[in-house]
Amino acid sequence: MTSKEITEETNNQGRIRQENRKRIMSAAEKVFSQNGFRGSTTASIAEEAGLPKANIHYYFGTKEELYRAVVDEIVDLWLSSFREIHEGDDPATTLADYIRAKMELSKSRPEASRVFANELIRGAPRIQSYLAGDLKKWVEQKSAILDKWIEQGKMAPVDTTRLIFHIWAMTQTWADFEVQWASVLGREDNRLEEQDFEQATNSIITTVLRNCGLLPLPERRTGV
Amino acid sequence: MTSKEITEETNNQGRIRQENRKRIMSAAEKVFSQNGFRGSTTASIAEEAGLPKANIHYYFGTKEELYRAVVDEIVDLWLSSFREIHEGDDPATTLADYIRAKMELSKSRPEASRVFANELIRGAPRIQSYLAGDLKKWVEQKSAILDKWIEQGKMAPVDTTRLIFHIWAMTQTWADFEVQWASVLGREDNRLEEQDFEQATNSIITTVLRNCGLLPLPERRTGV
DNA sequence: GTCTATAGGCTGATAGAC
DNA sequence: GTCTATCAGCCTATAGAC
Repeated sequence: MTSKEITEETNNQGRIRQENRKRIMSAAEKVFSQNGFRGSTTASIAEEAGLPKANIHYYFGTKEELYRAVVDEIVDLWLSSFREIHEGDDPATTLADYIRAKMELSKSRPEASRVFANELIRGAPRIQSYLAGDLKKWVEQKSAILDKWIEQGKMAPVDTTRLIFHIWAMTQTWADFEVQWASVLGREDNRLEEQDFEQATNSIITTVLRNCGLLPLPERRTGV
Repeated sequence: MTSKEITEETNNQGRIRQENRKRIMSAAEKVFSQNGFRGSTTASIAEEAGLPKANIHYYFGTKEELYRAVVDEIVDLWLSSFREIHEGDDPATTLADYIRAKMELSKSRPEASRVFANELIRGAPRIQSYLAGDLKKWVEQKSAILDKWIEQGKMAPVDTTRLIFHIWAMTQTWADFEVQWASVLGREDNRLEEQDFEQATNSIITTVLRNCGLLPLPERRTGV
């Protein structure tokens, strides 16, 4: 952040600028999530934001620049949501809390998740450095801690890297593919309900904890 | 299929038509998977197919019609890949085989998976009837069989509907978000390798079978 | 059936009045 | 800072020669 931007934030002009940028980015996130980068038009973003099209270009210059601002914000959100975990933590509590945090994001920011998913499906041309940089490091650090827990006998031996990947897959699917699950479950308006997220969260936590030997083996019913 | 189409298939003209349609649809699947419907241009599809743009419209009329043909083919592929399961089958074998079949699709037809994912992210405007129809019925039938197995004590009690959803999430993520996993794993060209799919398949099978009480509880190592 | 040329409409971006 | 008017380029789709 430059000193000029800091100065702007402290006066009124800077505040208006910040608010307008935020308003446009919020509209852009919605439109981009539904149509992808190339499929979205600046006109539809302007309409969603309730502003003339020229204002979009006044604040962001190009469509590409606006898109990058939206994606960057999402990447920040993703990274900041990664709760710190430490060697001394309890495995079951830590894993369950992390799954709950990811599901909370899927519920509260589904459009952000879809923008990110869109970018990945297209081969991630704009976030390659994030994937191979910050994200790769994060996975390596966290799986190292999980491996320590396994060494210490605090949880059963599992493939910790795939464990993390599959937690992401199971939690993000409830945002990215909401319409599929809502349709199959027969929900009205093809939207998931509060209880659907709760039930999914419990199912994922149970699956992961059993996988790690942190829940007792479920007993089978007596056969008929 | 009309009788006219059947007649055409039997003569030379019909064969050429079929081959050209297939060639265009294959190119379209690739382009649509990377750019979505609105982001894809008929020009780029024509170039990918090695044909003049006008031929696309000669065979499919409109871009929308071509897209629907591609999506319909994928829906058929998805449904036909759903292996039949019966009440008398062995749970562990059946679940493992199903996961292997889904992973085989993720490996062999990643672009088809991405076209489908794109459609879901956008709210599935064109496959709503499939989701709420054939797919919903399929899930209900299969989860009913899994519930029978639970009743019979052949596997532990689990939320069978979410079990199916999460199997899809874990298997399809390896096609849809390949670039993310390949980047985090540090693979060259951001493409997954044969062994990555094998390792992922094993991880998913282990996770699901442990969840269903079909694998012994993993033993922890002796604590330090 | 194939392909070039082009119509007609939409898109990103900007100029310039206020 | 805001907004209308508009340009230049790209897009889908088609006409019409071969």
